Amino acid sequence: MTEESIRVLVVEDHHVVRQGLVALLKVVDGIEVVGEAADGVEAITQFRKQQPNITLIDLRLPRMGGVDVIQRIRMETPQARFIVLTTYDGDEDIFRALQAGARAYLLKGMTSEELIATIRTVHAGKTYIPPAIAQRLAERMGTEELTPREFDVLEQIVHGKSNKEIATVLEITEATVKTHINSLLGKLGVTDRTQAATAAIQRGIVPLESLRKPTP
Amino acid sequence: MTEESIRVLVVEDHHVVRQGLVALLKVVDGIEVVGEAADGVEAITQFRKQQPNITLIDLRLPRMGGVDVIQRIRMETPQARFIVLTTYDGDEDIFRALQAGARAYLLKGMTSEELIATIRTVHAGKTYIPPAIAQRLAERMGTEELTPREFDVLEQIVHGKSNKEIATVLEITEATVKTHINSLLGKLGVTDRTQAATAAIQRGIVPLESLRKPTP
DNA sequence: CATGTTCTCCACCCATGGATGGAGAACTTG
DNA sequence: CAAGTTCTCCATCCATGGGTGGAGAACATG
Repeated sequence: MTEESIRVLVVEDHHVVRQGLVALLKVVDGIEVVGEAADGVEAITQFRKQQPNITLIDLRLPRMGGVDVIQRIRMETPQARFIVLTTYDGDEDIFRALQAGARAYLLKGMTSEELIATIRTVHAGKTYIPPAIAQRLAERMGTEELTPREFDVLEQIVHGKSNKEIATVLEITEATVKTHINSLLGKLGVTDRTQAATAAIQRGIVPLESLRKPTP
Repeated sequence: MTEESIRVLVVEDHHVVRQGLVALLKVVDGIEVVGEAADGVEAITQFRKQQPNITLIDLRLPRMGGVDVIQRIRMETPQARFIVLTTYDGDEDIFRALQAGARAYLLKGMTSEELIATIRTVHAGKTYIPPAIAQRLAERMGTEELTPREFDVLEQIVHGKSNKEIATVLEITEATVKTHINSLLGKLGVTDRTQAATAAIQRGIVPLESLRKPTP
C-alpha cells in the first residue's frame, strides 16, 4: 500500500466486543490497531503512548467514563479524533460525548462496512452521526436544561422517594420540593412524577444501574 | 487432537460481537464454530442444518426473541444445549430463558476464559450460572407472581397513565384500578406507583423500549 | 357438590402530590 | 450600579393516589 495506515486505538471493556473490533479491523487495508484499552485510565495511558489518529471508544467504562476520557485527552491533544461506539443508553450521553468533542457516534449494531467507512470519514476530518441518532438529538434540542436543584429532585424521584423524604434529604421544605417538581415536569414535557422517572431513565439522565441499592 | 470438536452455533445480531465471538472461538482447540445467525428465524434454520452441540445465543434478537428460539428448538431437539449470552436486561428474561431450557447464562462482559470454560462445562452436561446472576435469581424466587390484570395495570403505570386513564383503557372503575395497584405494590415490595414503574423497568417486566411511543 | 382459594371488581376515607402565586438571593449585561 | 434574568425557596388550594374492607365469579380440591 502507498499511504500511511490510519492508527486506531480501541477502548472497550467487554472482551468479546473488543476482540470483535480488533479482528474486524485487522483485516482492513489502511487501518492499523495500535492499541487496546479495557478502562478509562488505561485508555489515557495508551493514547499518550500510541498517539493514534482515531480512538474508538465506548462510553460505559470502568474507572473513568468515556466522556471524561474524551475531555481529558482533548485538553492535552485537541486534534484527537474520537468515534463513540456504544449500545444505546439514552440521549444524555450522546449529547455530552459530542460536546466533549466526539466526531462520530455509532451503535454497536452497526455493520463492519459502516464502521470502516466511519473511521475513514472521521480521519478525513469529517463527522458522522447516524440518522436515527441525529433525529433524537434534534428532538432533544428543543428541551430546556434542568437546574442543579431540579436534577437533585429528579434523581430522588427516580429512586422512589416521596416529597417529604426528598425535602429531608435536600434539607428544604416539602413545598419547595413541589416547586422544583413542577418546574422539571414542564421541562421534561411530562405531567407527573412517574412519567418523569421513566423519562429520566429512558433519556439516561439518571442511570438505571443507580437504582439497585445506592443513593439512599 | 484426538477427540471430536464441540460444534458451536453463534446467534447474535450485533456484527462486532458476533465477529468477536467467532474470532475468539476459532483459535480454541476442541471448539468449532459451525454456523452463525443474526436473528431468531435464521437461528432455527442454522440449527436444523448444523445440529450443533452448543448454541450460543443472545436474547434480544430481530424477528424472533431468544427465549422463543430456545423453546422452539427444544421442542424438536430436546437435548439441544444453550448458553445465553447477553447484556443485562433485567431478571425477567434470565428467568424465562432458564425455564425455556438454557443451561448457562453469561454476561457480555465475561472473559474469554469464562466463555470457553462454560462451553466445555455445558457440553459436559452441566450448567453454569454466574454468582451475581444466581443471587438475583434467588432474590426473585421469594417474589410472588403478578396476576394478568395486575400486569396490565403495571404496564399502564410504567407508560405514565393516571388511574383514571388506566380505568378507561381497561374498562374498569378507577376504584378497581386502585385495588390492583395496591396488590401489585405489595408483590413488588414497593410503596407507590413511581417505585413500581422503576422496579418494573429494572426487572425487565416491562421493557424499556416500549416507552418510546407505542402502547397508547 | 361443597369448601376454600384466587382473581376481579367496587366504595369510602385520608394522605400525598401537582398547580399557582409570589419573595429574596445570585448572577448577567448594558 | 441598575435592570433584567434565573434560581431557589415557601405557603395555600384542589386533584389524584394509596389504604382498607368487602362482594361475587371462577377455579381447584377434597
